[in-house]
Amino acid sequence: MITKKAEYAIIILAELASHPQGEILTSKKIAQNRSIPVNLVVQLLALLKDAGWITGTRGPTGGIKLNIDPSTINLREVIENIDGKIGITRCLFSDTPCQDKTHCSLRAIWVKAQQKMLSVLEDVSIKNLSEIDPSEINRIKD
Amino acid sequence: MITKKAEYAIIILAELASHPQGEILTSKKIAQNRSIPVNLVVQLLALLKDAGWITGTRGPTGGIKLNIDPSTINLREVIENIDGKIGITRCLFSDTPCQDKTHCSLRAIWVKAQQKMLSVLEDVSIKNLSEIDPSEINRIKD
DNA sequence: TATAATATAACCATATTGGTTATATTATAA
DNA sequence: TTATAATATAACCAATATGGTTATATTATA
Repeated sequence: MITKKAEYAIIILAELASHPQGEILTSKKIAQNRSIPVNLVVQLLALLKDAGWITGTRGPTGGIKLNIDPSTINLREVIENIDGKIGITRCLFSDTPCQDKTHCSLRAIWVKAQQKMLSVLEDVSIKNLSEIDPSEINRIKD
Repeated sequence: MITKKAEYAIIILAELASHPQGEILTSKKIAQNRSIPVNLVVQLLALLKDAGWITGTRGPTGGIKLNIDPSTINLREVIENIDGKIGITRCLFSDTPCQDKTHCSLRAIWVKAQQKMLSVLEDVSIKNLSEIDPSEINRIKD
């Protein structure tokens, strides 16, 4: 399952992207605006920083700033950055080849189902998300 | 995540479907043929029975027999029978409405991504699976 | 009547998840 | 120069889910 932490990370990036480019936000403010536990925000920001997506400056007047164009980050990337490799089934994490025919066919179906899912997530960027309006949701590629 | 138990259940049904119609198999035999712990097979058979998909007869010469046409059971049904409701995100399990705009848009994306995934699983029946050859996997609807 | 089978329920170790706590480091403003 | 407000890092923890085991009852045939 895609974890809540991954979801939070997406929301955090969307929050940053929803402000004028280069604007600095404190973790506390992000947490307040999006109702996420501050400690979790801090924890997640560390990972987003490692990915090179944000920059933090310390001290008073410090804060977090988006480091790259939010239209170049898609949801799949963010999820994988937080949760690691995505797999809808345990089978998709193992490298050992399948034993029997049916089982092996099943794996191919898992792969296909997962690809369909990931394709949707890849088609949505953080910028998309920060702009999208719930009433417009049908515009998402079908 | 789709659990290993759900995967096992699918494999068990495919094993039953791969034998001549109405043929009886023992749980032990199923477990042996598919390398699944016997106790797990027994546990899962109970759920498949509740779903009405199989019938068990007790005593020596007893065993398990497919109760319905395997072309009418799809993978999504089996998974939901074992794991319960499917959700790629915690968000999709909650009924409470979203608080903020971005978060709510996100939910719509989860829904869409999951629908794509489920659509693949719905398009594969137990019969399909028991017949399919790994080398033919590309025939799966694209 | 022994036995081979299904049926049912309780249990358990391990891993994951969502979140907390604690502490260190930095840089500004007074 | 020093208090303070911010990021940075790491360890920890309770609750739940997962994959599997154990134990016991029930049934029907040989």
